[in-house]
Amino acid sequence: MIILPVNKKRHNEPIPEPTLRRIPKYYRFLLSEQNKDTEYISATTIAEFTKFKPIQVRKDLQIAGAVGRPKIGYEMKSIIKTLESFLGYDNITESFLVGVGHLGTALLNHGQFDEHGVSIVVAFDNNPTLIDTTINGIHIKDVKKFKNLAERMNIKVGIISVPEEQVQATCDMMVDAGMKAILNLSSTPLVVPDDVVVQSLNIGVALALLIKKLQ
Amino acid sequence: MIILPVNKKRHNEPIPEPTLRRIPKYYRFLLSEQNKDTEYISATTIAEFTKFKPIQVRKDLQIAGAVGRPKIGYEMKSIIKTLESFLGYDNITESFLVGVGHLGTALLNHGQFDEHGVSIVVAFDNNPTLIDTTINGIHIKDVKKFKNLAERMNIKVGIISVPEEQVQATCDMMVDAGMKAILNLSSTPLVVPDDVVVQSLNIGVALALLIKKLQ
DNA sequence: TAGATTGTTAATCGATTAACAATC
DNA sequence: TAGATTGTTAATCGATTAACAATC
Repeated sequence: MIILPVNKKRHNEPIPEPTLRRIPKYYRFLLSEQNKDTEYISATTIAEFTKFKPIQVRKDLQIAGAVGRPKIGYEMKSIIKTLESFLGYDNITESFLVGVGHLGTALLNHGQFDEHGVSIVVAFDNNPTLIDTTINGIHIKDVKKFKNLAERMNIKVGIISVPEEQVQATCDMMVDAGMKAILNLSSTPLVVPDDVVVQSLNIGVALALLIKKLQ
Repeated sequence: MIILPVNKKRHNEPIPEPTLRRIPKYYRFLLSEQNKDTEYISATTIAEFTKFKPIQVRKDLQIAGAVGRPKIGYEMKSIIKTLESFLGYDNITESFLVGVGHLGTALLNHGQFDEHGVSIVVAFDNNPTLIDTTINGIHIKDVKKFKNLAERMNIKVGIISVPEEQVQATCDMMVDAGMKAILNLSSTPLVVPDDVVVQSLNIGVALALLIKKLQ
């Protein structure tokens, strides 16, 4: 019988959504502490700065597979590595972006998604002025070439930053080209087959939530 | 003794976060159905398209204060109005934006936040080329004038779309100018006093979550 | 050793789901 | 009337929190 190492949980049980949303916050905080050469950090400290409760931080860290030492805390370097690998930041997935307007351009210039385990390898647009130019080292190609390239490069992740009225059509095109995960930056709700995962990021909705919290 | 109308819940009990995140999705779907002149819609139908369960939709709608009719469903017009007012989309809050780069420009051009109850009334930057120009009818002013204007116009909501390294400084400036709600579009975690609400919208994190879901 | 912190088990809390009565 | 759907009450499930033992 094979004895599994360290954290079995991670491989079997589903990870609670709330945990999944909190862990990137711990991670960000740890990165910002990293240079202050504190060798160990306690759940209490993490909790204080991220405004969660110590016990919750401990639970979450456990789910992520982090191991600490009583009285000492968690080793800085090791906990960062653990969270990185838990979040998949150490394993880069390639993606395609469609729509090089202001938002698309902002994303291409940002170029720090590598930190989050994703890289935009090619961008697409239908504007002839943009086609065959480059932003931040990323080539912009005719959207007509999307499917062909996606299949050749075996890309499964698409980012949509086109105007609202083209969003669903772009999505359909992506699905047809074999995308299995789509990031939707518009406020149009996407209709996709069941085997395609969608993540929507809607600034308007975020603003509305912010204001609701304010009241 | 005064008898309260319709939905007491809404005024007393806190609204579950998950509910708050689902309701905008129902709302979007309803808008898209609106023109198909269906006069009534059932929770089952909403559930089908938004991929939630009928019972959950009913519960959420109840929390939002919607009232339906057995066998018939919810009246289209009235349910849209109810959700609109629940989400605060019918009551516009004014906000200031700082940072007119590609992302900021995208936000100013988007200009559909009104739908979500927020309007950007003035934008700020420190780039002399941009100052005193206009995007989509919104004036861009010197960021030095932020505090003064914020106080005069009694603005409490700020949107940060500056480069990562200026994010915390911008945030501090906003807090000093009296902002009580801040939308952070960077991946830098903000440090704010307890009475300031922050909503972070991080595209990198969203991408990472998407990919985690994919696996 | 005493104090602090992790890790674990149990208790609590809240959200989701199920069951069913009320109603059109 | 029969069937469908809401609204409500109860049961279940899962996440958060508390308590405490283990450990450095």
